[in-house]
Amino acid sequence: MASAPAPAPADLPPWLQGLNPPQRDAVLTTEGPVLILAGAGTGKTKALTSRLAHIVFSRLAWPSEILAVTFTNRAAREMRHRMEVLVGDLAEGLPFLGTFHSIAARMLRRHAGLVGLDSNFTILDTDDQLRLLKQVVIEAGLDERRWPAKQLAGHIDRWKNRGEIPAEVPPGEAMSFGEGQANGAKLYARYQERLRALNAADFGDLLLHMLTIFTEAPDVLADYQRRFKYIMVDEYQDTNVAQYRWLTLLAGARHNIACVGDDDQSIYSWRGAEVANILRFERDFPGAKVIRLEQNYRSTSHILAAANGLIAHNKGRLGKQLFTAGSAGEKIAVIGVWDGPEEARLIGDHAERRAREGASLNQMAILVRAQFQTRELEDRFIGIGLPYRIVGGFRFYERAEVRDALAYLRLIVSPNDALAFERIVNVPKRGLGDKAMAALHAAARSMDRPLPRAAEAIVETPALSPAARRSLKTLVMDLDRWRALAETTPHPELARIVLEESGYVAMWQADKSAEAQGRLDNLIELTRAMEDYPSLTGFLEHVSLVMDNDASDATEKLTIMTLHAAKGLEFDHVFLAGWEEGVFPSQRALDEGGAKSLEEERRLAYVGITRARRTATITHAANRRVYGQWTAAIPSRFVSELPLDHVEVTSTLSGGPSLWRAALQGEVDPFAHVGRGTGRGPGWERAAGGFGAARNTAPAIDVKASAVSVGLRGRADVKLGARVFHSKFGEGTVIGIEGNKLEIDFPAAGTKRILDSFVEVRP
DNA sequence: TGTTCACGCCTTTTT
DNA sequence: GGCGTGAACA
Repeated sequence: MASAPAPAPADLPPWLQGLNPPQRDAVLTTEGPVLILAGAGTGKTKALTSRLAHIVFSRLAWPSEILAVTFTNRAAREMRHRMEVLVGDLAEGLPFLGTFHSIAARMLRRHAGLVGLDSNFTILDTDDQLRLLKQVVIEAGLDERRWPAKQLAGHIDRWKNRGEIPAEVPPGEAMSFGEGQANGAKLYARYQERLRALNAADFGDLLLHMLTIFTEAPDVLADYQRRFKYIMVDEYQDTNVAQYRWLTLLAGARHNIACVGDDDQSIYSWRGAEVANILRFERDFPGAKVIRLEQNYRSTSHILAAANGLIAHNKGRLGKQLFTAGSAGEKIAVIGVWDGPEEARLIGDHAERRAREGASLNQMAILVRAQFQTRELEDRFIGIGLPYRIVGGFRFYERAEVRDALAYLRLIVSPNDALAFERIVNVPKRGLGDKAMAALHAAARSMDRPLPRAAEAIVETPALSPAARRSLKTLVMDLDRWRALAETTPHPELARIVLEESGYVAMWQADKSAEAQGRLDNLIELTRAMEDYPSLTGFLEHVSLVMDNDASDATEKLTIMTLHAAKGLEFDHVFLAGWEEGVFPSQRALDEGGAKSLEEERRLAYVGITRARRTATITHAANRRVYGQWTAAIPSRFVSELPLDHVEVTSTLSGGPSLWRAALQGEVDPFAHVGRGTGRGPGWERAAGGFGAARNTAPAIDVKASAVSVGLRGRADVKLGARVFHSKFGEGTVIGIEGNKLEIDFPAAGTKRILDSFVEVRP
């Protein structure tokens, strides 16, 4: 195919127009395994979509015979949209274009019986998962303060990401949570049993169960292998082990798999992603064709060169050298400011200036490392009336009122949904508190019925107080009535009726707090969103898997989002805020992950810079408030790793701390300094809770190794027996150390406490 | 059963 | 600095 003479551009179908030779190669190579190594801004999504269009249009396969997987719903949506533009109705459906999770969920519904679930199983979100795990931890007789459910959730997540069922958990890891027989693996097994009993699956299960099914029911696997003539994967560097196994099993003997990825943009290892998957592609699929896309069409050459120079500090890369034929543009601006509010002010000013010069706010973005950074920006933009949108963060479908409403609806669709029932049984207050719930749980156990079913039965017995019985009976009857109503009423209308009749709306109307009105608005928005779906079941399925609702509106807005959320996007003007040691790279990455996670942070920086088409502005503040404490900061090491030729460094500081300025200019090594904070007089060194960087004093930077985390900036060396001071308990002695936590005896206060902050240590 | 208050935790990143 | 949780109290 590649050897065919290239037709004149006018004869080319739309999906082959405007492609450079490697891109065209990627589109036209339709047989055998293909790995497309594509750098940032090289048009990899374009190449992949064009390939899809080519296959469909050339009738190499029907749309239903193509599996096209993305990580985010946004990417799937985009690809579908582009397909519609390219091949119109031919792209209709593409039933297997979606995220890993959504496709796995659809498959699992079909074969749920093979893993002991009904096809209408509920998909738990993080919140449900956590509540269930908490129950499991408590039932196992563990102290949930010492063994937080959240931590167990983390372990289980990791195991599921690796495709490990409880029996496959490595013994060493099993013991890293819990004690004796109540260890991590045992609790994991118990949790899986509970899920099955509840007819529920969590996110990780969607893939894990499919792996189990593929292994135990080879005919099911063979069926899918026959069906999928082509498999395409976007962002392959982000696949975790479970996803990788799922893909390789499906690719089966055909090996007709095309993966697009960029090892330099691998930023999800914390979610179980293994860059190794992309590195071993050629071994997994012998004869694989590797196509490199290296021409960047997005950014100016200054921006690209700066990004290239930064990422070159990483070792263990597949190595690409991106180039552009574009103009030089402006150098990357690096601006140092005094503190967080000033940073927000500066970015706001710059954005407004660009807007006055004719740039669209829609084409500007502020990219931050962590959500907490958005707050100061928001404060400022509200103040000056600059329209902005925050992507991510508190998600619509995770808001309490939305989840409550959804629980009511779930209960109508699935009368056995115990978790939904528990959530709303006393919301609004119905006088069904702990005592009533304990009785209900006991009844459910003895009757061996799901909680909501037990509730139906218990209202006829004397197990509850008369008041509670009446109240519960009303709820049970209401639910029955709503279920009947669901047969005849359009679902958005049904939702409105349910929220009204249950007293839920009234509850918020009676609430005088500031956010009550917002919550009511959210409920209205929820019922409105339901109109976009054909049925209640369809809507609920959508909600559990598609957690983003990009409310698109017409007004131009500046976007604020995390670097992670920005992957795959591009903007004319990008502001990269908070480039300070401890913020970016994050303290956690520095403390825990060693060189490996520092490299991931650097890739994140690379992703950030390469989002920019025309200008990139990096800012860093000398002082930042963390947990309400002022903390001194030095510029991120990534700043100094940018090649000087492509960077313009300025500082708005005039009388700032001399060490900080010197560090910024590279005259001193800030890490060589051990700081003194605003401790409690002579002899006391501030060891935790931040250094309280008072103006006109040198910032305190203590990077000595060891036990106690000191705010966001460093650590202090604490040993057993160390004398400490606590603002409330007075003087004390360290009698135990575990990780970042100190056990401290405060004789004066007559108490022992486990603390990890707000302690001062005498060196 | 509901309300208040104090403590401690939080700030990575997401399907 | 803000929020959720859990213990103590009404």
